Amino acid sequence: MQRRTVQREAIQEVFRNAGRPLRLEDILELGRLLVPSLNQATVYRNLKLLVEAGWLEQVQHPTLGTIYERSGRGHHHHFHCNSCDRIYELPGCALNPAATPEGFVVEAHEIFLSGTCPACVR
Amino acid sequence: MQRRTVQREAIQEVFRNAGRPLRLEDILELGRLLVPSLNQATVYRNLKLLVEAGWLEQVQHPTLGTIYERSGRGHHHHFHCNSCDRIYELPGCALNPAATPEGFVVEAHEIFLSGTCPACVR
DNA sequence: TTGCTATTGCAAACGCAGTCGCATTATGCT
DNA sequence: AGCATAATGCGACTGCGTTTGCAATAGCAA
Repeated sequence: MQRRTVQREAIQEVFRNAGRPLRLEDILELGRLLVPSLNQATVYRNLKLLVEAGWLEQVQHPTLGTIYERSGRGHHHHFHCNSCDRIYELPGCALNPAATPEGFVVEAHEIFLSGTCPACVR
Repeated sequence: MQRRTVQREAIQEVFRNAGRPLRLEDILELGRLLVPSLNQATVYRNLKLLVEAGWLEQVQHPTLGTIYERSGRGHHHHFHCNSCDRIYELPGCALNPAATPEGFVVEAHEIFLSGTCPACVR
């Protein structure tokens, strides 16, 4: 039987508060504000559980590695701010289907943007 | 002084013949058809040289890891065929700038497509 | 409250991409 | 042809993200 633990609750709370995709290090840092003893292995174990439960999704970022985000958020892409290093979820799709190649059957796509976020621009 | 070696020539020939981005394992496999003794460390060393010389460029693919391609090919994106596992270069850009987010300053972008390539569809 | 056991924290171990040390090979200048 | 040394092949090694074994801790049903 699966038990409720303060560690897993803290990890979920971190995602609810952040409202953006997170890397392991982000989760660990923010989670430790809630549960100071929080351990890396525990985070990995719970991320796995939450992904299996469908509560989180894993995304492979080309330069940032594995990132985690809440599932069920609809089609979107990702923006990485080079200044504050945060990852944002950009709702909607910036793919131009007309510019898609002739003869290739596109089954999936990922778009990764980077630059400066509104908070850092201002 | 830098010397010409059959190994480096073979690696360059592999790229000229392939006409598409390659992973380390591809380069090693195709290169060994030309120079059977070709070693992984040698390939890494020469890839580094060729990148520094501006003859090759490194791209980080979210799921395939590091891929190498000839430089100076203009703006383009990448397609990965799930069937034959090859990577293709798609000339042009499929990013819709109109759909780009409000308030974010986009400095760079990468688009990765996957599906079935023309050779595998037919 | 007790007892069972899922979960934790910790450290050791893992797999993998990429690098390095070194003896050997081979390029190219003289 | 001879020589200096750049480059290779090999295996050992690194670094990093992730996983695992295990003793200690803590949920939760009875």
